[in-house]
Amino acid sequence: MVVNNMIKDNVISRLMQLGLSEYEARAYISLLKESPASAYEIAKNSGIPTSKIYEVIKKLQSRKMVQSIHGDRSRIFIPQSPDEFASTIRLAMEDSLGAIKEELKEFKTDIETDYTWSIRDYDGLILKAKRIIDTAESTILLSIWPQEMELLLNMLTTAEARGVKVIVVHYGATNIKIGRIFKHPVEDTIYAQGDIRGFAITVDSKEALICNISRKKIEAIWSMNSGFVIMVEEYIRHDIYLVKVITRFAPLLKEKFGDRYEGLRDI
Amino acid sequence: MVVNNMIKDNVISRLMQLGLSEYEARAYISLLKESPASAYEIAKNSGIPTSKIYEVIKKLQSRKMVQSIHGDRSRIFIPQSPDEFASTIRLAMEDSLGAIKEELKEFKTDIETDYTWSIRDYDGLILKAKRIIDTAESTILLSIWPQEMELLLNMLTTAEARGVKVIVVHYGATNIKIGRIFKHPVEDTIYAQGDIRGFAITVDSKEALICNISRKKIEAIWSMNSGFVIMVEEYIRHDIYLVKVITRFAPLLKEKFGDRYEGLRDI
DNA sequence: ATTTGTTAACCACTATGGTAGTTAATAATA
DNA sequence: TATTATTAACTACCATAGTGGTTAACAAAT
Repeated sequence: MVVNNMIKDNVISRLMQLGLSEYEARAYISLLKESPASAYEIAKNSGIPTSKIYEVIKKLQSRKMVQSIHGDRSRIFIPQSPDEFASTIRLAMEDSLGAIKEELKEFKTDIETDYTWSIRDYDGLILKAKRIIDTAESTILLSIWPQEMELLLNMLTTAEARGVKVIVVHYGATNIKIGRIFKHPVEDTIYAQGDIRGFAITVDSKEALICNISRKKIEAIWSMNSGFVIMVEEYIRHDIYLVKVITRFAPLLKEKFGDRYEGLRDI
Repeated sequence: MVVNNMIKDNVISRLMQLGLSEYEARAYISLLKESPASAYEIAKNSGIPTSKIYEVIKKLQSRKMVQSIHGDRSRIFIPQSPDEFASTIRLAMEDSLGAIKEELKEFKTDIETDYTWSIRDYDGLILKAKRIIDTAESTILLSIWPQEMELLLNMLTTAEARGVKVIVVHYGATNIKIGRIFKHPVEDTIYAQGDIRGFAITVDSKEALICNISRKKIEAIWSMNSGFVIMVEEYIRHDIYLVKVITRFAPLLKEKFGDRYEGLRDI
């Protein structure tokens, strides 16, 4: 979807995501701001050409988002309340999704366990991570840096509230409180110098997602392949172990391996 | 939305509702049925022109619904699992809806309390009823005939499971078990003869929806206007009262008012 | 030679955004 | 009173993009 030069109002683009055209979204919002209003008024304070307003309103009516009532000299319109709108959409969506899930059950082979998926854009990575967290049932193992933590914290919190065990290796200091969190003293390790950071997550020993994030490019891999999952799990546990070792024996290690513990890479 | 002569596969039209084009939906389903598959194969067993399959797949890839891997002679493709797909969509949807609700909060005046909405199609009526039931918090009062009961029973059951008190006046016999159900002995009253039936619902003393349904046309009214709501509530309670009276004093009434109790209309 | 795999070009239809122009009723003004 | 403006309501037309659908061309594999 090409975004026109103009930066579109956030609300409007959101509504467009839900299937409205831009004019429809603008007309609806205009009505929310001021109602009841005649078609002409809506056109004026929404910036929609007066010539277009009637078909736009017709569409909105057919979507049950506005309703006409009889004004003095002409028809005037009132909007469905946003709550009502949201509820209706959600209902329809849940309906569709439920039905689809049901109908696609027969095809649900074990496609996903055999392959790995690669993801090459940051948004895709975050979306995938969210989905994984969202469907977690018992345990989440996570190795993460602050940048990603910020984006996923909400999801993690709700997962934990759901009763999911959350175990986190967090790179760098933080005062976030979630599950069992191990703070990795980044500044003391070799990772501090590079401009790439890692990201890894596994849930329920069933699926795993790992990624190296740099400014230039990202390359994430997701899979349900059990070997892969076990590997990632081990990797994170290893990280936890490392944190424990470093924090516990820091002085001693410094003495033995130097200031940056390069030797630890091989543990 | 005009439905083409051809009756489209249910699954496909569902997927289309979620924003896929027909070709995209067909290609995806084909992949679920058999994967991995080359573009050519997908085209063949989905009925999509081979000349179109590549752009279609490209779109699906950009939607993260299929992924290409390197096969022996050419690229082959695997689908995202339906579960994964459903979860991702749901997540995105909830995201959008949440954001919209938030952003539209400022506009949320008391639009809806002042007006009445009229609904003239059966689907719209049922949708509205579902939405109302879905958002009920404490009490549902319902006057209903079997036809509509069938369509709304699921919603009512989940509402009740949520802790909502459900009180129903059901016209005609039934063995449905839900909340407090009062079975209206239709056959004994004046209603039995007409070909129109009523429908009324109120929830939480906040909103109400009433309708007269005949074969020719329907005209439903919904409102949050408190006067209207109270009126509908009273109407339903009156109905309950009527049921109690009829069932308790049937013989006596029959004697006094004749076989069809015409006199009761005025109670 | 036929199947498989890939790309390009074209047509038709529809939805959408965008511009003009028409008609009628008021309101302002000469 | 007649004549401009302005407001309001609505129709018509055009360009573009997405989609479904067809034909052609061409390379590689069996």
